[in-house]
Amino acid sequence: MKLSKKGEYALRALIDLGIAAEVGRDLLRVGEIAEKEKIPSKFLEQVMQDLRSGGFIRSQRGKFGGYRLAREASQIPMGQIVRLIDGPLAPIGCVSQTAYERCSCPDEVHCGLRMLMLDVRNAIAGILDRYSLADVVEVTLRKMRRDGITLPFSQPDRPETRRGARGVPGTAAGTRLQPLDGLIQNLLPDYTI
Amino acid sequence: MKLSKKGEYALRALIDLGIAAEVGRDLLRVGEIAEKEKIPSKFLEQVMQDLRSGGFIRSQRGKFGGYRLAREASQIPMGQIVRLIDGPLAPIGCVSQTAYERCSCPDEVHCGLRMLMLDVRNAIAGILDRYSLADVVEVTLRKMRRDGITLPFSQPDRPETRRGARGVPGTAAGTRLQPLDGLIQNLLPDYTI
DNA sequence: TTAATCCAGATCGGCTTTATCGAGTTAAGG
DNA sequence: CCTTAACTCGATAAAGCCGATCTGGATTAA
Repeated sequence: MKLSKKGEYALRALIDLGIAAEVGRDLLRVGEIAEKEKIPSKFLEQVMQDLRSGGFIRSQRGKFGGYRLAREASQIPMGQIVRLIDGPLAPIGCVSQTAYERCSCPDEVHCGLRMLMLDVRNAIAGILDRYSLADVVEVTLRKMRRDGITLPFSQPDRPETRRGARGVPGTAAGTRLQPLDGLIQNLLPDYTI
Repeated sequence: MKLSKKGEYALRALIDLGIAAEVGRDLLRVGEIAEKEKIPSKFLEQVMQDLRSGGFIRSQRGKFGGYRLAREASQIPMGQIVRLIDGPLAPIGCVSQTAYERCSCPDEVHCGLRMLMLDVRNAIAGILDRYSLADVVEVTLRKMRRDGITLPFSQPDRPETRRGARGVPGTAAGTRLQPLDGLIQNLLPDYTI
C-alpha cells in the first residue's frame, strides 16, 4: 500500500506551493523546495514537469523563474494528484473506479479479495478525494501558527517576486466538508486552541 | 497505493486455502491454486514459501504434497498477511505504527502530508486489521451459495486427502465484528437472501 | 524405482529512484 | 545590444527492486 517517492515528492511540493501562496509568495524555485524537503533536486525537477503537464502548476522560465500553482488550491483534490503521479488509488486494478482493469481471477463477482479491496479503495478515496490541497495547507498553517513556528517561505529572497498577500490569513478558500463521523482525526483543524 | 502482485497472490492463495478447509479439503497443491487464480505457478511457489516461513501455512512435501493453513483462519488477520509480504500498511514510513521510519521532511509534527497520510493509514489498517481470513472466506462462501455457484475445491481429486468436513456449512469460526458504522459495505455478508 | 510435489538458487527484463550533462530561456548589467 | 547568471527543460544512464522464468535438487507416496 505504498505511495511512491515520486508521489510523495509531488504532494510535498504542491503543499509547499500552497503554503507559499498563502504567505504571499506564489513563485518558488525547485531548489528551494528540494532544500527544504530534502529531495534530490534533479529528481524533483522531473516530478515538477509531470505536475506541469498535468495542469496543476505553471512554470516561469529563465532567471528568477520557478513554479506556481495553476489553480486555486481549493480546486486541487489530493486524490487527483496521487492519480496523476502514481495511478489509481485502488490497491488492485479490478476495484478502481477511475481506471478499472479486469483481473485474472475466475469470478470477479464472487471474489472475496475484491470485496475486501473495494472497501479499502473506498476508504482511501473517501479521504483523498474529499480533501483539497487548500485543506491540507490550512491545517498545516493553523498548526504551525498555534505552536509559534516561523512559517516557511515567509522571507522572500527576491522582493520583486512578492505579491500582495491575498486575503486575511485565516480560513483558506475551499469548501469545508463535513467530518467523516470519526474517521478523519488528523486533518481536522482543532479549534481547541 | 498499490498492493504488490506478490501480496495479491498471497492473499488469493490464503483465501483459497481457507475455502478449501471449509469445504473439506485442507491440502492444496500450488498448481491447483495457480491454475484457478491464473497465477504463474513458479512465482506462486516463491510466495508460498514466504507464507510458510511467515508461519501462515505449513507444507507437506513429496508426492501428493501441498500446503495447508497453519492456524485457524480466524486467527489470521488480513493486515498481517499484507505486512509480511508487502511491508507496512502505511503509505509512507513516518506514519507506520508497526515499522515507523523517520522521513526527510524538516518538521514531522507540523507536516501536512503526514497528517493526511496518517488518516489514510488508519483507514486502511482499520479495515485490514479488523477482518480475518475467516471473515473473507465466510462472506465469499455465503455469496457463492446464495448465487448457486459450485464451490471450488469441492471435488477432491485425491479422495485420500479428504477429511470430514468440520462443522455444518454456515457460520465459520471467528469472531464476528461489529460493523464499522457505514464504512464497510462489501465485506458485510448480506442477510437479505 | 518412479513420479509428483515442495524447496532453493540463478537469471532476466522492466520499472523506480537517483545522478549527470547539457541545451533552451529569461532577466539584469554593462 | 551583448554577455552572463540563474533558472527551467530534456535526454540519458546507473543502481536497485519487482515480477517472472528456468534449472535443478530434496522429499515422499505409490
